[in-house]
Amino acid sequence: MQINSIRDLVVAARSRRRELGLSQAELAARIGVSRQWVSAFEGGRPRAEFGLVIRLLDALDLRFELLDGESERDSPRRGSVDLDAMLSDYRDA
Amino acid sequence: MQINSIRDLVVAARSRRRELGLSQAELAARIGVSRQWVSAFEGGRPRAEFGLVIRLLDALDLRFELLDGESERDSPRRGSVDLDAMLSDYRDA
DNA sequence: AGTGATTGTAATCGTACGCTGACATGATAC
DNA sequence: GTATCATGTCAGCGTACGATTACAATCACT
Repeated sequence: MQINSIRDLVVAARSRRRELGLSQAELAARIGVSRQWVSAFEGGRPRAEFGLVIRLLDALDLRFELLDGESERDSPRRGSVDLDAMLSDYRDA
Repeated sequence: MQINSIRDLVVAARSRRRELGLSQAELAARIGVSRQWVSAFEGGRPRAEFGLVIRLLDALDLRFELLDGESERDSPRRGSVDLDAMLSDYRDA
């Protein structure tokens, strides 16, 4: 899954936590942050620390891969609806 | 390239910036932060904001991919970042 | 020499982070 | 009914972020 905003990550992390059957408190303990941090993060805190996010991923057994971005940035067919862009705009609004 | 710490990202980002021929000031303008932010980030600021890091990647035409952590370790894939080139560039800097 | 660009740092300041502690809600039990 | 448990949210606090301004060091090029 491509991560273009913190909201993308929030959605993925929350569903992953549920998948693993972890409560916010349990996850917080794994990460080494307060339960409130997890709650705020999943609520979409826009300025969370990068280092803590890395530890969150580790606790959820996820990882970041850094890739070149130019590839399929956009090849929208003429006249078609760009669903990704619409969703992105919706998220950022 | 796998990102397990902010250090990993710092190395990749700095190398990428040079690759694109951007100064810290030019990159900062693209991201919408101060030049000092870029300087501090590349110096390894441990608590940078996640949102700004995302914008940094966008400005450098890089992107995060969120992967399952249990998968295989670093197998070179198409479009991925060349770590060797990156590290040699880092040594030369 | 001198000029300009690039980068690192320092001081100051306003703001938001993340912490602790507490309280309220809604489930899911017993 | 009343215990949990999970989650959201508030207030207070200390701390670090990021912006701004400024200065210094290191290049490159004339």
